[in-house]
Amino acid sequence: MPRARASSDVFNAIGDARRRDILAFLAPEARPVGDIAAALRLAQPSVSKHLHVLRHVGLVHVRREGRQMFYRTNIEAIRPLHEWMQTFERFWRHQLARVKERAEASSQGGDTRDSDRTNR
Amino acid sequence: MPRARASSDVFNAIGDARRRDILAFLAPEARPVGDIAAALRLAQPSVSKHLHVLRHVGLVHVRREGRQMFYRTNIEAIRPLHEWMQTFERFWRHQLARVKERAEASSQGGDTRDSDRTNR
DNA sequence: TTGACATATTCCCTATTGGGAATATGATTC
DNA sequence: GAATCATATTCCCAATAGGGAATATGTCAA
Repeated sequence: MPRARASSDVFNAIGDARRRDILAFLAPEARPVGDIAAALRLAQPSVSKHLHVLRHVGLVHVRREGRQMFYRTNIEAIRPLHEWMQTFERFWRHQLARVKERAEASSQGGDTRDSDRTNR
Repeated sequence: MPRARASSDVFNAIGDARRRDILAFLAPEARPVGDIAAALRLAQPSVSKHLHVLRHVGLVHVRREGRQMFYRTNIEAIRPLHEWMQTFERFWRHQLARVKERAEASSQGGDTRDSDRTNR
């Protein structure tokens, strides 16, 4: 079986960096397609295709105004992602606590060496 | 240009549902590959391939113990995702507030009709 | 060393991607 | 109606993904 479609769910839809850019751009207020293309320096067909994917998973809403289509990010749709991340909250805190401990311990010695991935 | 590789970053790596299952399974404690395959009912080669992707983006750590390889979720690595989501926090709250308002308003009327989202 | 066990890698396969260019649909104005 | 602006869709293309099956690598036990 090939990879899941980008438009299959939110997890796959946000895999593309351009789509994340678009979501950020459309978060504050609705914008027409042309504005997105201009702001992000993308070709119009490309933007339309990305919007198609985003709309399919509910990450954007559309509203027509004359010949323009105003898109707007629908934050509510990232809830599955938010909830998925929350399942890790406990472990997240544990690890953060350990990182903090080591940081404080090493600040005593003055050695600022970081990023050894070895744990345990 | 084709789609970005699954192993290119965290955003793409978590696109696969099986990999998310694996991450959840490995969050509490390290486990050998065989355990993962058995618990999630996946073929061993499949698990190894998924682990390869996860390790490449830093989402898991490995430790050898005899002939077994113990994998463990590295929550720290989802930080980029966490930070990306935080950029939407403001708007998230705005929308939540609106949703709440409407919920309270409609609870007066008593109609409990909810919208069906298209998530999985 | 040989054999059994645990994991990793390779090969074959089909579906999907996202970009560019061209074209189609839709809406507005003259 | 015709011309024009805004957006959507289609076609062509190279590059994966991920499953299954087979095989390779690595480690321990006798």
